[in-house]
Amino acid sequence: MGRDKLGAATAPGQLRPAGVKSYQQNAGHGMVTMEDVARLAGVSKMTVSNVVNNRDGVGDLVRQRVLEAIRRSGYRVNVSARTLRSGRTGVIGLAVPDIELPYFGHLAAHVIEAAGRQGFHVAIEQTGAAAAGEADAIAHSRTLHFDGLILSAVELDRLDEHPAEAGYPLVMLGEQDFGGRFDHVAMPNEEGTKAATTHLADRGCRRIAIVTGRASDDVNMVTRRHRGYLAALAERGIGIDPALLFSLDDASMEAGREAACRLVDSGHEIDGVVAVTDTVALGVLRGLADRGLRVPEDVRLIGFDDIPESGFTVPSLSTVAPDHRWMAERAVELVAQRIRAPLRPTVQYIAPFELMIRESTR
Amino acid sequence: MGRDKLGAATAPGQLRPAGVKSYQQNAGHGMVTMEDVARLAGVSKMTVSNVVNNRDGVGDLVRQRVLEAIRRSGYRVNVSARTLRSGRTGVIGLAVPDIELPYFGHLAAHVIEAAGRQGFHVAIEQTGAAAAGEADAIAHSRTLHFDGLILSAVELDRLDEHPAEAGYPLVMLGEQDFGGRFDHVAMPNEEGTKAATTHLADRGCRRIAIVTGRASDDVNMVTRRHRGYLAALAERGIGIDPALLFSLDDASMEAGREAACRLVDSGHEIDGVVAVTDTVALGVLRGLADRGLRVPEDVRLIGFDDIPESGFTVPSLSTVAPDHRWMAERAVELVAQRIRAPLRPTVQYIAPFELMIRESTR
DNA sequence: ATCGATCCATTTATCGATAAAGTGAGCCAA
DNA sequence: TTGGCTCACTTTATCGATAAATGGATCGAT
Repeated sequence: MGRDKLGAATAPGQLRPAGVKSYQQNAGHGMVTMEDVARLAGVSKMTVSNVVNNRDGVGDLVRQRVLEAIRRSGYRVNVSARTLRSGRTGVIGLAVPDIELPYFGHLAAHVIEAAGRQGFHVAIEQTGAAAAGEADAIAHSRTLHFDGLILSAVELDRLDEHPAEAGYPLVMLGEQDFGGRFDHVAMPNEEGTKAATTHLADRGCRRIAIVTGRASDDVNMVTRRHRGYLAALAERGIGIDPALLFSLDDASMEAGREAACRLVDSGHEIDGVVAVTDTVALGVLRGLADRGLRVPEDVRLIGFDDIPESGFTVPSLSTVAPDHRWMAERAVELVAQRIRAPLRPTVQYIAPFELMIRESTR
Repeated sequence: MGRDKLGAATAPGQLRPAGVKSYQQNAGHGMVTMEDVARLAGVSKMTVSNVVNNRDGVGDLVRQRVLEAIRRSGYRVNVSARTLRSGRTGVIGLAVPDIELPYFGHLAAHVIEAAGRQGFHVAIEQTGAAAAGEADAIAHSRTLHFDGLILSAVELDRLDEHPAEAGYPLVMLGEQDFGGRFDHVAMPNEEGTKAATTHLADRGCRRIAIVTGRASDDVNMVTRRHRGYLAALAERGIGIDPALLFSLDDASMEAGREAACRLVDSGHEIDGVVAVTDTVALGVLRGLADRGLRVPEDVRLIGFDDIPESGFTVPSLSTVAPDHRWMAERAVELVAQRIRAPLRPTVQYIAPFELMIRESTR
């Protein structure tokens, strides 16, 4: 320590007698650069870089001097420059169909938090629940140089047709299943729906309707939830009435409301409804009220997701509660791992869940 | 056209007989660069840049050739490099207290859409409704080189103490008022709350409670909404009972529920409640149900924001509906303008609103 | 024929950071 | 004493794009 290799002209806090030119070079946007910090601390900018990135090979004394210079100058790294040189952005993309839907807002909050703990920022893309939007999100994420992408895919079923994804850290979150080709944190779609349906049956329901989204192929959320429903009915020896299977164009409150109205208007007797998501269940709840049916006295209702609103409706909504925090943490963990080790074999998780029994199935 | 200035060696689609070196230089991360496109099209990379950025000074024939080369090579601009050189990122930051709250999710969706139309991406920061978080968001946005920031500030009342903001394109959205020092798209806090309270009075309510957030200073949302409430009561000749003024620690559903319970338990007679936000109103609705009071028969209830859920509760919620789309569009427009012209005088907007009369005040 | 204006495209010099290679002083074993 | 090793920094050569300056035709006007 205490080398005196550095002459007086480069002592800490002094400006090196550099030519005018080196001042004018970075007159840029009035930003403080590493060069400035280096000059202030009397070291090279590479040393500043080493301190900023917490690499070793920097002596304690010099490190302190640099930190002090950073503090005094108000220096902030220029992320673009870092990215350009290192190829890393520190940003993870999160692509969701619609941030406005409570479930995705909820999920996003957890992802942002988990990513923050790992030192990543999160940029949100809205895909509009269309396959095209989801493919776009992948393309965008490369354009913007996200280090990786968490894709909450709903529609995108032929990802192999989009060459953009090759070798890119991509984690599927939620619904879709791609046969093990990607890291995937899945919802307990089948298991959860089965548990929900079984719960209704155990409460005495015998005419249980299910309100799902459009069934587009055999691997997606809708079909899996369907399967859980059918399995539960079979197990309880309840017959299947096709008139009680309802599908929606989108998973919105409005669609749920309309479905409930049509269900009641159709004249079929029902005493229980399994809704594909809580958002839809909120609509169903409203639709049943529109038709003068009481929940749970006339019809029992159960949802899926456990969005915050579900605990506050009147009556409060029973639901399948996947551990969203757990899902977000696993997803972030998986992208982070894959960014570091692109060739690790893919991992499939299914989120744990519990049934939240509230007033709508009392 | 049809210049033959370009020799055979640089004809379109041909590779220039460049040394091996120039291939190895950008072996980087397997990305296609402008250099590659330029070589393919037989032009300089500056020309490619001009085409990509739609600048003029490029002939039609060459432009076509470059576009074709871009298409064939699958080129995408490297945003980091562009940013480093030009100082622009094309990203606007949106800082909100909590993306999970429906109101902010709703708003974010509109901002993302409006920004997209102006060619900007949006990155979301969560501030946790704390002044520190909001100041952090400003600092972050500079670190990440957002071109500008839309800040939905709740707590940050002394922005002048944070030097970070000087000369930075910053637009306040929603609650706070900074005396004209920033561009500001404000909620119609006072006007809206006054209209809501008047509406309750006109429905016959005489014991109208208000449930607000914590009143921290005299310019923020809470106090403005308070003022609107008081003004309405005065105008209708209704006395003010301090026992009917309730304040919450945060604007959550849970807080609303507790407030409603305490309000009822306190034994004071009430026949109307003005809630500071719809989210709080959802909680109040639930709290009143907990205590066996019917809405609107026993107590009428009105909220503020018109979040999507409000139309689907039982009973559905009357509310003040500011035009969120309008707000998002103005906010994006203002940042965009300020990015282009940093010194333009500040602009203050107050959003238009309407009363949505639903079942909770029938 | 000469000059300037106009196009179109190319060259040059960076933007701010980092990977990788280089330097030199001190230290230890042979 | 000398070669080999560490340490603790410094130098060098980029990453991919763009602003600004430069080059060289072509054309109309004087």
